[in-house]
Amino acid sequence: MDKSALPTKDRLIRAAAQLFRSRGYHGVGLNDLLAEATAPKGSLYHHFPNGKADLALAAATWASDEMLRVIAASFAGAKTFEDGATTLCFKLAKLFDLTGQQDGCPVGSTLFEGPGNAEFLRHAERCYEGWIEEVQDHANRFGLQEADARRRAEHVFLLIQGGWQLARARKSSEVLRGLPELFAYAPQMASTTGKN
Amino acid sequence: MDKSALPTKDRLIRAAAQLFRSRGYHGVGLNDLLAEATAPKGSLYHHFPNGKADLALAAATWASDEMLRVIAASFAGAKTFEDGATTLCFKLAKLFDLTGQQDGCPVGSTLFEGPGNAEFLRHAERCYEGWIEEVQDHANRFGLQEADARRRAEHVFLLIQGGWQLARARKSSEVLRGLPELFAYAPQMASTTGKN
DNA sequence: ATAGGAGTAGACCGATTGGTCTATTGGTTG
DNA sequence: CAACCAATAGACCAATCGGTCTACTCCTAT
Repeated sequence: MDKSALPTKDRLIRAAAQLFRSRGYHGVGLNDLLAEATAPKGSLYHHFPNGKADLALAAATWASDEMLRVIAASFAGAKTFEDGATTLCFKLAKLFDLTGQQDGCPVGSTLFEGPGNAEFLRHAERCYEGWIEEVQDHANRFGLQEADARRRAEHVFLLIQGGWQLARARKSSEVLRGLPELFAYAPQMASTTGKN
Repeated sequence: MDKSALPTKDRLIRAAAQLFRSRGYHGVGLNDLLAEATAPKGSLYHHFPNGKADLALAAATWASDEMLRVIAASFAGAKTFEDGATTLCFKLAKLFDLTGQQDGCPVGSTLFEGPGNAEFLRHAERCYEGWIEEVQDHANRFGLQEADARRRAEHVFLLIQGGWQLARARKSSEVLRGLPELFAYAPQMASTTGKN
């Protein structure tokens, strides 16, 4: 947590990830950013020649990787796919509470900017696709068919994404904790898995 | 569609709604906004004494009301709750395509700003709650129990919200059109309603 | 006819924006 | 030691930001 112990580049990335998440790309000025990272302007443009945009991409990548780790950790000790997905929801709910209950999706808040920013959009897609694939891999691991696994993974992604948004508006992680009730059943599973 | 025929105040609101949706609150400058609305600065501050913030709230309200109308229209000729919800998804998919495939949620993009903006957050919650209640009313109309209706409505909201976000990243409305497969089944329905 | 107010028009303001540029530091090489 | 270079530091810049202010138009009510 002691950010001052980290190298400047990492401090910049972390500060950017945090600030963009809560105020959006355009809502954060370089001044706020540099103050938060306790770095001078020269360092920013040394490590990120293209300035703010470069930093945003790096921040999104970093945040996305963190999410991948959270997903992995959630499924690590899971007995079933639903078990892992449930743990993921609870982990995210806790994260939501810890970060002040009003931050947005780290990728979305950072990368969804106006038209003409094709690279930002492409990067956002890559990140999201990465999350879905990570979940899908675990679904596979639990024996789900390829197509099934894909659908289930996307389902979980959609609910979490929507749930996070609603949680933000309500300033409450309640919705996130209630998600497991919703993805416990999926169309093709209703007949496949007889129980529960 | 001929915006120049509308009174200035409405032109401002519509321009704001459109621009905020695609670039976010901080991503839009007053200059862009006034140019889009073909209105001078004096008019803005005449109709909205508190400037950009007031305008944003009005724009979100207007966009939210439009969404309520889309929901109502979707359920108007529906035979079942699923039927109406499905129509809603397809209507939104079409809307997503028509608006360039990269706009965000009109309420979220406009109102989710940094901390200290309690009013914006409260307003976002009101809008979202309004959408959910509108869907819930239709669920009730189709005979679902109060608690059931609420849960189903929230479920639809979450999937659409998440689906829209993913659609944006993918620049494709495909996800939105696939949502009906996901909310066709809900936990308590699996046993309550034998048939799907 | 005229007084008054709603609405339009845009010049203007200080603050802040993202970005550039030069100077300097400090560690690692020869 | 000297040379070099990654990294730090912050002064400085034009452009733009959101917002204020005055002037003017035009319609309405008396």
